[in-house]
Amino acid sequence: MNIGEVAAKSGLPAKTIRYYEDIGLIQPERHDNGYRVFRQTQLHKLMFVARARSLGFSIDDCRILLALYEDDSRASAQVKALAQDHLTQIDAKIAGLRAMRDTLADLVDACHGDSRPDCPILKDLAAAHDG
Amino acid sequence: MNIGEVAAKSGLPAKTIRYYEDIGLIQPERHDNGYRVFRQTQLHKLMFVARARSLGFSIDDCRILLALYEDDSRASAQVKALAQDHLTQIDAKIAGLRAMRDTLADLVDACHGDSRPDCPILKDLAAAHDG
DNA sequence: ATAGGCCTTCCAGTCGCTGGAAGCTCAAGC
DNA sequence: GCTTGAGCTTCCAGCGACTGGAAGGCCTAT
Repeated sequence: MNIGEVAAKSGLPAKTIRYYEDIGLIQPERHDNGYRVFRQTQLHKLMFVARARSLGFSIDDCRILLALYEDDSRASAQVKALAQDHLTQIDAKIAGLRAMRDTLADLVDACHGDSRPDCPILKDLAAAHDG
Repeated sequence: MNIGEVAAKSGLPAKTIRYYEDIGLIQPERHDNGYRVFRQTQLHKLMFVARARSLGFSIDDCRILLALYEDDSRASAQVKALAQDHLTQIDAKIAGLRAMRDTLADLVDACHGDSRPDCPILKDLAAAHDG
């Protein structure tokens, strides 16, 4: 398979696949003409990474997950610990965003949104905030 | 005020304040010795930006918000529209993260996390996923 | 022979900082 | 007056994960 076909099958842009090769996530072979050759296992890896990325895992996490996936003697506890850690980080991010969201929603609600300059949103931004 | 004092008062790292000058967010004057001089208005601007950033507004949004803040003839509708737009984006981000979180939580729950290699998390990553 | 679509590499840019190096200035202590 | 150390300056590089674009080679069909 050439990169275009793998891109179509994995849903990843060709650019991203080349980038993944650059950083050593995958190692496709080469045709005599310089074109990358992808075998089924490479495509499989790419799809694995694509899925992991869609769950928010970092590239470095993906590296580890791939290694664990290919290690028959892994302990599922290793995988779970990584995933649990990631889950905790996502939860923290959600909590942060929710706090933002709530404050912002209050401000938006309080703002008349008319032609007058008076605006609670700007007032909040201009007021001193501790922490 | 020198940059250190302003950093302490605004809670922003000195590096960040210099960066904000670089990109034209603020324009402090200079002492004869080259040191930046910050007046009260500059500090006020920095605190405004810090607050806006803490609510997730981009630097470009901050630029617009600052301009609106300084424009006595603004319409609050302009501010509200910007904030509403931002709020929508935050909501989208939260929704995305929640979807991730839920999938991930299910997988973590399903994984025994023991010394055996069998792992539903890796199984999910390795399976074909549409969309 | 030519057109176009695919592939290649390389460089630069995104966003919002952050770290570090090299060097100047200033205030305090001896 | 000299030293020390903190604080200031500039500039360059790097983070993460791509993404865009230019310049050029290759392949297939007409």
